[in-house]
Amino acid sequence: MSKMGISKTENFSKNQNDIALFAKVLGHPARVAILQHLFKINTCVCGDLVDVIGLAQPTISQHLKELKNLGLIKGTVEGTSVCYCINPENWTKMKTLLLHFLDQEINQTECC
Amino acid sequence: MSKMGISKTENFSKNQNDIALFAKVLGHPARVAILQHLFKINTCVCGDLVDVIGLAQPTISQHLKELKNLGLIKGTVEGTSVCYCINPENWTKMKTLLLHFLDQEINQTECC
DNA sequence: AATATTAATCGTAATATTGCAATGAAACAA
DNA sequence: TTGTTTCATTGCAATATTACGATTAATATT
Repeated sequence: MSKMGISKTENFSKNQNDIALFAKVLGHPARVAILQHLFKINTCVCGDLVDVIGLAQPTISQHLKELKNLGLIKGTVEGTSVCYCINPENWTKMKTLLLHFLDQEINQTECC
Repeated sequence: MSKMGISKTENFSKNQNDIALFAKVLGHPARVAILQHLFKINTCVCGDLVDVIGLAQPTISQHLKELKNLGLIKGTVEGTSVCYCINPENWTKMKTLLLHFLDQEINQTECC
């Protein structure tokens, strides 16, 4: 019956859930590092990342899957390897969403 | 001996870990909603939030604690209630860090 | 065909997160 | 002092996340 441990997403707006989803996927240093590496070299295969990041191949593969599920990266098969890169459209979407959230006006009148 | 389930933060740079830490705390819609509410009304007590967010008081209190631990909000006791508000300095720090990450140049040359 | 390479998937272990009921602590009100 | 209000803390249950060894699937190479 109980659903503890689950986020009560139904309590929140689509905007709030979207922000949280994108933030969540950025909430692990390995995924941050993967994205930075993809930006840096602009084309990539999983094997490179295993060397660069220093985690086991299944772990990297799992992180890549999460990034792919949110649409931040896309991968195309090239022989036995897969070429991953940033998905510009969705990256821009995320950027817009997060920038808008981060740019909220801080009211400087006395508070606490 | 094993430490599975733990992020291997030692594999990553301070920058990458910091980005991940801030993103992680934004990675829950309740915390996003709390921050948005604080921006909106600029001064707040926990009780308000319980009504606004629709989660139990201990749950809200826990989310507030995480936001406080990262320095994004600060709270001052006022009688029996606590006044929480945005911590402008750290919010700006986070904003700078995340903006820089989000603003990476997308190389539009053919990739995959 | 047989072998090698690459990455995904499966299975499992360990830790983290989310949520709330119950309780506690501190200040206020009567 | 005795209650009341407000928020923090504790304890616990359920789910999620992280990580990796073993295996699988698909393509290349020999």
